[in-house]
Amino acid sequence: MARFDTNRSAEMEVFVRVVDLGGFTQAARKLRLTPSGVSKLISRLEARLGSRLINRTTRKLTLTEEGQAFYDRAVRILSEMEEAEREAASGAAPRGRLTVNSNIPFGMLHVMPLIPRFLAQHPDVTLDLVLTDTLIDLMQERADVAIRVGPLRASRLVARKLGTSRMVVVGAPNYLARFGTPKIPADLADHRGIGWTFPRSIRGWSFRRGDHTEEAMPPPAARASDGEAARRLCLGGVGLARLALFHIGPDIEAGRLVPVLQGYNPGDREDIHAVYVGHTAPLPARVRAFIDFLAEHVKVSDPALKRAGDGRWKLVG
Amino acid sequence: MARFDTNRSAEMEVFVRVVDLGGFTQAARKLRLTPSGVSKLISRLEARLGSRLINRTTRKLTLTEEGQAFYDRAVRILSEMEEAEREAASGAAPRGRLTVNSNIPFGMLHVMPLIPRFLAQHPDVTLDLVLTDTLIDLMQERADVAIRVGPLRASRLVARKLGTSRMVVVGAPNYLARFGTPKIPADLADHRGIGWTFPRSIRGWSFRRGDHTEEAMPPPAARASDGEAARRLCLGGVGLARLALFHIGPDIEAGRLVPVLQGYNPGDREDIHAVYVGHTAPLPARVRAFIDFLAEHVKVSDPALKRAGDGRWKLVG
DNA sequence: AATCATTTGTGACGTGAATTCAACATGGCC
DNA sequence: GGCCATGTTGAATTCACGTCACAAATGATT
Repeated sequence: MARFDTNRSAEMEVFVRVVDLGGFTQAARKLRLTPSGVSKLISRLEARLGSRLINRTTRKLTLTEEGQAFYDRAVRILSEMEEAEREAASGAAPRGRLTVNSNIPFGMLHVMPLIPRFLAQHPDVTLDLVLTDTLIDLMQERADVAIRVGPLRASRLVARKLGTSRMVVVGAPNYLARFGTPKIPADLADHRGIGWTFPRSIRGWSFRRGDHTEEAMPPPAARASDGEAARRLCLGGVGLARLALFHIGPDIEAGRLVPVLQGYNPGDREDIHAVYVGHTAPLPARVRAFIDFLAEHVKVSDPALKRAGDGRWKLVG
Repeated sequence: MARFDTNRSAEMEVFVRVVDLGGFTQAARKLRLTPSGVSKLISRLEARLGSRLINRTTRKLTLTEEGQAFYDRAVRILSEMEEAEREAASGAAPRGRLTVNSNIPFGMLHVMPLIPRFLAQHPDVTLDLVLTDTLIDLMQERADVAIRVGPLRASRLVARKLGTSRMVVVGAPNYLARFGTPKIPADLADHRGIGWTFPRSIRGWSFRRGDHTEEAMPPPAARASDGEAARRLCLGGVGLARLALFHIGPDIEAGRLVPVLQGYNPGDREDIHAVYVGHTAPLPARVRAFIDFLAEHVKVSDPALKRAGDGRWKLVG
């Protein structure tokens, strides 16, 4: 049952066309309706308003005073509706404010460098890049896109994979000098770790050798709210941390951080996704453009770690 | 086939309600719809615009940038529509400009005296009283009401009878002294008459004695564009004229004009009508009020003519 | 962690309001 | 007076829209 049986916008549109063209038939032609349809529609409108808008014979139309006033207003209203819808419609060119939330390491190393090019390609977009590692609520934060590393909670959010990051457990040389180097995952129980202040999707660190998989974690000596803070703590020798290779690759190559238990995590990887709200409605153009841009330009190199002859670690590939 | 299948006003209304109340379900309750209906409507709107307006989970709604802009505009547009329709709707109180067209004698003698009272009763009405005797086109003249004497052409115009006027053929004393007094209608051929510059509905003057009816007219010596001009010509002795009794009653009683052929037109009357355009649409309140007012207050006395003992004519009743 | 209550989304269906079609009035123009 | 274009009316039809029932998802609760 049609509750909103009166489509006032259509009434206004037809009425305005009738007045503009000066006749029901001409208006009907223009609107691809029949004259009879126009006649009934105008009559309905007048009956609903309870007042006559058009005095009409078969030859002439004349607006009543109410008709004239209503016409003036209707023209204005229709043009405003037109503008409102055009404005709201996804124009060809992306525009507006785009809010992106990224975890800190990836945002700093891979997103920020791309921003100038993106903004140059889309001059009408302004971008807010918010860097946090905590789990965020896209709604709450009014973010259009979030970039996250690791397994995703099942939800109606849609994820687009941007790349893969190898995870590696590292410690600073001075830490390892004090606490020793763990040889098997179980050794972690006697070590100190760096945890997170926020709940992460996976609880422990995953290790694998051959077919055997196990989880283990050192008791946290400190907790960080983001990966960059964890890296700094780790560099300072506070404890072991499991961090993304793209993040601490330079530190490893420079010897500031040393991978441990490498024999146990050859395939320890986490996917990097751009996450956005689902398909219920069309995606704003700026969001789609940004995601496409990311997917095309983000190249997370996924090198292997090799120990060089001199005992130093190198990133290969 | 519904050509105007999208009722954009309803879309806007529902959308605004959803935003105001912060949920599909609450909006549905308020709008007496089902949540499912609201959901579909919003989805339709977004699909039509090609862009998302509301990011939604089961718990939270958040407007996208487009949604916020569209909301602001929609609120404004809806209020303007409301105002336009309210303005156009026939409010309880009549208001606006009322254009009345009347023939000159009746307008001067019966309409104009009533105008102050009418305007006092309806302060928001302004009245244009146009006095012409020519046949007018209500559309062309943008008149709401016309007052006419005599038979009506069949048309879709609606007529409301205001009264009856006895018609009487008169001449000035000095004219009758020169040309004599006609005794039978056929005598008019030797007289001079006052005609009209515009075509009147009836051709000749109608006379009746007993069962016998005939038409006759003196050849016009002059033609007048309105009844008042004809009266003046007649008073000046130009010729005989057939005029409304309400118009020239005082002249007769004062002896300035003398009825002739009274034995032949005991029942020669013409109806007075207020004419307005038909029932296709509701009548504007001011028009209805005016017509009602006229019908109630116009009292066209329809006296009989009696010849007093001294030979003078008196109006009785 | 698991359940529950609430809310949004989806497919199929029926309804009814609006449009169309045909036939009729009306008016203007020759 | 007759013709053409236009506006109106009545009846049949149709297509969009909302409802219904069910599914999915979310956030709070224990």
